[in-house]
Amino acid sequence: MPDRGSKAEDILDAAESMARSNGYNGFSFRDLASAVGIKSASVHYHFPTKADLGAACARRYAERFLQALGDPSDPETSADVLLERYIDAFRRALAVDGQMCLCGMLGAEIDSLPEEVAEEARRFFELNLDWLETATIPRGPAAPPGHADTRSRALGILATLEGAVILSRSLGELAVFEQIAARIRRWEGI
Amino acid sequence: MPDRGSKAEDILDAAESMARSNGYNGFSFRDLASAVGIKSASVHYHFPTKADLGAACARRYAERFLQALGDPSDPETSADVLLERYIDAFRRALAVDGQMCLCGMLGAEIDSLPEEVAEEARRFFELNLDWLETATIPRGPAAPPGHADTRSRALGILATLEGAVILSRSLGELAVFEQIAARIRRWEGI
DNA sequence: GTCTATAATTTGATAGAC
DNA sequence: GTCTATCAAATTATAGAC
Repeated sequence: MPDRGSKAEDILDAAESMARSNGYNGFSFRDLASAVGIKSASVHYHFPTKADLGAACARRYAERFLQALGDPSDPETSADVLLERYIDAFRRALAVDGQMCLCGMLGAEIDSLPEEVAEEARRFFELNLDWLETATIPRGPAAPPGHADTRSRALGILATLEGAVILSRSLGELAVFEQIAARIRRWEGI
Repeated sequence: MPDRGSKAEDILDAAESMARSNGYNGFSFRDLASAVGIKSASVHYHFPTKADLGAACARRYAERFLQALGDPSDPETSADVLLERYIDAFRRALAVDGQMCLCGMLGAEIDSLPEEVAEEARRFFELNLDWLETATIPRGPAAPPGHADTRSRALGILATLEGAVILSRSLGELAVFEQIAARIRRWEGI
């Protein structure tokens, strides 16, 4: 990962923003260059190909996303709080930036992505599912026996939140996301 | 809508397929032309601009989608059957074509779409929500009093299914969709 | 309706000077 | 590291012949 505040990071910032708004096929090296204040040839110095850039961008996004979620197996943190933290990660994408989850966008476009970029998008989803499975496992001294439903529950939460961002943005109503999030919470607390 | 079997319809077929795989920004008039066996200039004869084509394509998709769903207020059809029919509409997109729901894709890309195309995507979502709200209203002689939750339920179902298609395609596992669909069914039958 | 030809612009990418 | 200059290809779109 490039240094904080470096030009390479500026480029990744711009790429992330544009990919989250317009998709991987919706921005060019020249768009990035003018956003960062350099020429497109200089962008190629930092990232030889667009596939390199896309993969680096998705990898950084996934890293930060997971880092913001914290440790899902921390016994100090209840499953309810973890779920709320997870919902909040998607709410931020929508409310703060008004944009898609990067990997939700890449997931939709997956057929048209260079393999290296598609690979990072898949990895994002798998890491998210792992996190959710761990976070929603019954915990504490009085924990009931674990059940095989944990995986399908994780899939349901992830799919619903990705869809909620799309729907909320399309309809232009932030409240749509909140209504859907409220439903997820009501799926009960384990 | 163009005549069945006409060249304009062939173009719409190709455009729908490519947009559902690669997104609106992921195909060109030349791609379409070669798929249909004509030249790109001839595509412009049928659809002057790409925005015209995109809007027509999304409109036809929405029309067919809603038509396949049938009447959600038919008193002969139970809410369970209607929900199953709805899930099946998304399953078909995924299982038969291996592609996205067109409007799920357009919804993700909404920021970068020409206004006429974005408008059709929004309309698809609104029609779907209307259908779902009607389909999930309590019915029959012993119907309980309607509750205000119908809207949020419709949002939840639509978002979850759009997300399920993305996730299922990204992970390359059809079973992912089925697991999520099974969860929706278990949200109970009203 | 479909073609050839072409315009005007944009794209990802490279060579080489500084 | 960034630039100018440039390339080859692709893009949306139009003009005009058939």
